[in-house]
Amino acid sequence: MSGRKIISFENIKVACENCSLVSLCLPMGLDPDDVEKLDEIVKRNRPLHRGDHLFREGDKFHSLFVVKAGSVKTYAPSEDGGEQVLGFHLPGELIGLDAIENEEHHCSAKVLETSAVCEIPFTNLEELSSQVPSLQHQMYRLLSREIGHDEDILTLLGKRSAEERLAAFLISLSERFKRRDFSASDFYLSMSRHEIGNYLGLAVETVSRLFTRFQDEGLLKVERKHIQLLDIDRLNNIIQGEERNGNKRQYT
Amino acid sequence: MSGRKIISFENIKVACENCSLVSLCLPMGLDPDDVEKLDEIVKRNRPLHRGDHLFREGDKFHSLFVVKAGSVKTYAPSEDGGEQVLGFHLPGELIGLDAIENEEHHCSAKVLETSAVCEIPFTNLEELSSQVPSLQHQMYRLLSREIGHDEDILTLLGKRSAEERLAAFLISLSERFKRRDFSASDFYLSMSRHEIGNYLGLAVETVSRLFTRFQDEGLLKVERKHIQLLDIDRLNNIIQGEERNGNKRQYT
DNA sequence: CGGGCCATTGACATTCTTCAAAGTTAGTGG
DNA sequence: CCACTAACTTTGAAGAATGTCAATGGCCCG
Repeated sequence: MSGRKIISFENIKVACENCSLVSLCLPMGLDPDDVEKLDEIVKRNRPLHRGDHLFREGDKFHSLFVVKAGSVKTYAPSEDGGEQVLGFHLPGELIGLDAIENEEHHCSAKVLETSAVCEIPFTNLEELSSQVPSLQHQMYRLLSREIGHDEDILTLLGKRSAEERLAAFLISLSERFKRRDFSASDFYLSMSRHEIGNYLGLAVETVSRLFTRFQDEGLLKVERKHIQLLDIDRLNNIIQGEERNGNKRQYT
Repeated sequence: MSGRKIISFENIKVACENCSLVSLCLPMGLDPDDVEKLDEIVKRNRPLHRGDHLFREGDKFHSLFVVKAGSVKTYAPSEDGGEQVLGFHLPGELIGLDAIENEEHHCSAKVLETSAVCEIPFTNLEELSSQVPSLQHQMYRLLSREIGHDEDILTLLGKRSAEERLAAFLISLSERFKRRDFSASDFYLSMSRHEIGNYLGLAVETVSRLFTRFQDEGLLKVERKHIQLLDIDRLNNIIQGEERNGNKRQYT
């Protein structure tokens, strides 16, 4: 009980073993004893607020971060002040994996709404993982998952239709919320239309128009950041390129 | 000397320690002793030919592969017979990292030209890596690099201009050839225009037109698969969005 | 030598971006 | 608590970039 964290109002620190994200996060598949060891190296910082940075591109890499509550976006800033949004991260998702290679952050991470984050010093994690094979395995899995996830996005951006992209984006959010026991069909977007467009490679105006079009077609109800998916099946059809324009997907 | 591989004409097996790719591949940063241990688990298969598959999406995952010579493309097949090209892999590059998570291949890998490939059974690699911290570290770095690389491509596809995409593609190839001591300005494309277009999210015709346009503008010389880059600086300018249309990159 | 795939080119269609403007919302400071 | 500004969102109209269709020629491989 030595390394146990204190619980306070300002800063509710839930040990990994009690965290609702345990099945999504690093401890997955670990023995209780090993979870405890992991727990001891995890730092739980106080809440972050909209606009705060976890890190910026070029910062020295020290820790991985796990979203505990709220949401975070990662993005690659470009010289001219622009940026490319790389991802939106929900509770249970790891951030900073791309920084391991050069011990330097490859992108920036900014908090989209009031959020809680766990910090895992990588040196400690690496050391622990060489002592705990199941943790090493879980690390490999998580890194691999991230690669697979990025490839999924590549496939998404390869599809050209703007409708397909937005539909896929919404379904992705929906499924991720669902796994976290949030509603799969009723949620709030923590990112702006601008950020959605940037992420999907579309102009803001296109995103906005699509939302109203989807609404007109009864696919969803949108009121600013509040989204209600009304016909998830049909959204899935759109992703497949089945709906509309008589499925034209070749690219053999 | 027990596990040493035999050298034959049909199948030139170079031990890791003698491989020219040592600085790009897994052994990077390892002690000679550890390289030897790694060497013992690496399988070196006989040459593969154009069209051969290393694995297909859905195959059970056993091994990672490293391109030793030649080139390989990875792609995600879609139900309707189409596909999304995920990457082109040159000597020294690892393939299959996205399969670790579910022990099942997440994409397919097809050989583009006569190639040589090393196969690394993952179970052995994982076991060895938990005994050799520097190998574990190198594994983390490689996985992390792959994530960073995928993010770079996302950024690339976020740029909308077709010119920027093709220029970035050519520069990427050029730099990768360079690191392998091939010419950075004179090389052959092992992939078809179709595959390039698919990878970049462009129609074949657009790719073809861009090649001729680039040639007309003196940026390069193209003759079927043979490419000679004549003005790498200007290609880099195009990537930055500096050249042409008075740099219009906002997406703040 | 033949067939099929690959590449190129032209003409046309369409989607999406760009530009412009107005309405909304949220946050700030008085 | 209210006024005010800045940022965000929406909508319309026009234009541009890229995709689609179609046809031809060339190359590679069997």
